[in-house]
Amino acid sequence: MQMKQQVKERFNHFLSRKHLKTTLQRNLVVDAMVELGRHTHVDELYLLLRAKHPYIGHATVYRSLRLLAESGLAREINLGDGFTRYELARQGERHDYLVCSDCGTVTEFENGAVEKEQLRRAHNLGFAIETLKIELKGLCRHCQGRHPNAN
Amino acid sequence: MQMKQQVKERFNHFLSRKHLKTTLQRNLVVDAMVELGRHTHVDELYLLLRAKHPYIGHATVYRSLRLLAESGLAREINLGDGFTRYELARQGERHDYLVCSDCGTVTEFENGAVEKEQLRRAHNLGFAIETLKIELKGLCRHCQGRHPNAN
DNA sequence: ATCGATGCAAATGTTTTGCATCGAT
DNA sequence: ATCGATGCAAAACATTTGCATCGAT
Repeated sequence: MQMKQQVKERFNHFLSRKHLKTTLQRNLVVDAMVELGRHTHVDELYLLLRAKHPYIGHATVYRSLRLLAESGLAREINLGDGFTRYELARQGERHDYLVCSDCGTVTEFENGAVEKEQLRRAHNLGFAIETLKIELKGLCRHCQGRHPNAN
Repeated sequence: MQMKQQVKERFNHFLSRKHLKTTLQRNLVVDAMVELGRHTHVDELYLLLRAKHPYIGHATVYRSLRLLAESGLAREINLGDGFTRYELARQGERHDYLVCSDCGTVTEFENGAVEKEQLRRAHNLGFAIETLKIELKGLCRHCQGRHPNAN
């Protein structure tokens, strides 16, 4: 996959521009993010890396992801559930989440038309929009089955 | 001010509907929120209350604010800076927010058509939606002026 | 050789919880 | 009288930081 190389290259370019060092660990973090191809908790990524590289540290993953976000290649996602997620900033600007209030699973979905309309309205109110997040909370298909009559 | 009474009344109604108790502390929290009239950190509110009522506890403020949010009279704001803010939900049933990433001000706006469309799509994915939140982050008109060339 | 990066553990800061007591119903 | 609510301190939690060592430049 050449996308991995491309992202890694851009990250390394960012690093040297800032007089920071290209390290094995930083590359491992970028690789893992590209391979995952979806948003993830910091800790999830840490465990994933840990499995293959026992000596990588928790702090390093945190530090690398923050750098990756600073470089603009990833972004921080905050769903208000206590921990930070990161996601590669791909082509598009999708931020639509379905969060299951029972099992916590996050499903992404897309609705470009809706987003455009929201952006237009925000603009009319004088806002310079940076990010757009649409968050729906409810029970996913699986958890609906398990709790037929919750509440 | 009669708005304070109105909010307090609605909150108490919510409490009794849930078979929860109306207490001095819960009323103090609501009062403080109405008086402040703006979003605030939990801890800021705690210190404010503490000044007049030395025996109110940290945990109680957290617990009361969460209840207030559950009742729909307030909402949680998460700017990703490590602590939670709360704000009274003025018009009640709005779910679209413009959050200024600089000053934290929250502006509500409405877009019923968009919401309906989102709910429909979520339903198609098998989700039983409980809450819907559309959050746009960016610079409000005021903060745009103050930082002409940020970054 | 320099000086930033790492891993670990300890520290931090916010939010939650256990528990004995208090107080609204 | 019951049983939820409170205050406190301790716990839990994700995240950050200090420091000795490692490694990219």
